[in-house]
Amino acid sequence: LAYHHGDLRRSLIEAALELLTEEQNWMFSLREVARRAGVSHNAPYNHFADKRELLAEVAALGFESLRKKMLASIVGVHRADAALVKTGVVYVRFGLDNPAHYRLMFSAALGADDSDRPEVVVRAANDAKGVLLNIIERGAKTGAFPGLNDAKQTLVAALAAWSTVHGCTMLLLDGLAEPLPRRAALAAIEQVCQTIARGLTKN
Amino acid sequence: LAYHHGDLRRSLIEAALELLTEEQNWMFSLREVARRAGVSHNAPYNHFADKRELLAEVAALGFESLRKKMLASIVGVHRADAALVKTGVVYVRFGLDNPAHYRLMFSAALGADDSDRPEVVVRAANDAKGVLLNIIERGAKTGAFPGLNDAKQTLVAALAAWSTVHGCTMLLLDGLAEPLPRRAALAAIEQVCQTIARGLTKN
DNA sequence: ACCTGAACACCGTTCAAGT
DNA sequence: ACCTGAACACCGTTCAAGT
Repeated sequence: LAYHHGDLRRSLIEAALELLTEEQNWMFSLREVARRAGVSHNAPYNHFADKRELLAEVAALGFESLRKKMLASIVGVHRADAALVKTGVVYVRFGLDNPAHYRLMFSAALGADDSDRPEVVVRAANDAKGVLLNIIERGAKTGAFPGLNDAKQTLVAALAAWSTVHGCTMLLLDGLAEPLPRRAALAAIEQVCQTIARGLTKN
Repeated sequence: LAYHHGDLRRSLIEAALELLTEEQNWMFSLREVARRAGVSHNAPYNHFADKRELLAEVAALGFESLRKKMLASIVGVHRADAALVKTGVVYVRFGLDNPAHYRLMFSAALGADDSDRPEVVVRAANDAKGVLLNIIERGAKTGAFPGLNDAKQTLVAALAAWSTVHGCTMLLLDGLAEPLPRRAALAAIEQVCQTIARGLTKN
C-alpha cells in the first residue's frame, strides 16, 4: 500500500488518455487523473512537474502513433505523388478517428511555441513531420516534383503539404467544412490531397 | 454607482480582448475580466450565460475583422487565382499578427462542433469562409479553375483552399514550420498559396 | 525515492438579496 | 433590469511530514 505498484508514471499517462477519450477534451483535472490511478491528488508531482508535462506525454504518444500509421501506408508505394496522397489520407483519418487526441497534440496549452513546448512533444512532432518531408525530398530528387530545385523550395513544399492536411483535419473536426456532409468528408480528403500533389507536379 | 455606465456588455468584451492580447491565451478567469471592467465577479452573468459565451463574442469579432481584411485585399483583382493568393496571404498575416485571437477563433473551448458552438461564432466563421468560397465559385464560372465542373467539386476546392491557409497559419503560430525561419515565413506563404492555386488551375 | 494529508490561494457558478 | 456579497464545490500547487 505504501508504494504504488511500480509504474505510476505509466498509469497516470494511461488514465489521462482514457479521460481525454471519454470527455473529448483535456479540461479534466489533474486530481481526477490521480483519482483514476488510485493515488492521492499530489502523487503525480513525483513524476511530472505539472499538469502540462503529463499532457505533453500523451500528445507525444499521439504523434508517434500518427507517424507509424503514415509510414505503414506507403510501404511499396514508389511514386512520390501517390505516396503524398496516401499519407495525407491516413493523416486526416487519424485526426477524425482521434479528435480529442489530435486537438491536444496541437494545443497551445502545451506551449505557445517550440521554445517553451516540452521537448518530448517537439521531438515527436518533428519525427511525424519528417515522414512528409522525406516524401517531398524523394519526389524532388526523382523529378516527380519538378518545381523543387533547392532545399528551401522543398521546405516550403513540405509546409504546404502539412498545412493542407493539418488544416483539413482541423476544419473537419471543428465541423467548419459544412455544408460538405460529414459522410463525404473521407472521400473529399483524397481529392484535397490530390490538389496539393498536382500543385507540386505541375509548374 | 448602483448601475454600470450603461454598456457593461461591451466593456466586458473589450476587457476580455485586452486580456487575450496581453496574456496570449484565453485561460484568464472570468473574475479577472470582471475586475478589469470594475464590477463584481458575477456581474458578467447578467450579460453572458457563462465564460464560454463571452469568449464566443470575442472570437466572432475576430472572424469579422478577418473577413473585412480579406475583402479589402481583392478589390479590383479580377483573376480568380490571383485573388486566391491575395486573400490567402492576408489570411495568414492576420493569424501571425493576432496569434491568441486566431487560436481562440478556432478553439475547441468554444464548442467541439458547429452544433454546440455559440451561433454568433458559427455565423461569423461562415461569413469569413464565404469570401474564399466566392472566389472559388467565380473562378469555376469564368473557367479559371477548369477542374471544377459542379457544386460539389467547388466545395471540395474551397475546403482545400481554406485547409491550406488555416493549416499554414496554425503551423506557423505553433512554431512547427521550423526550420523554416520565421522571417521567411511571410515570403513562403505566397508560394504556398500559389501551390494551391496551381493545383486548381491545372488538372 | 515515493507517497500522503493539510493548507493556500484561487476558480466558475448559484442564490438570496439589494436598488 | 442590473448589480452585489456570501456561499458551494471545486481546482493546481506547495509543504511538512511519513515509509
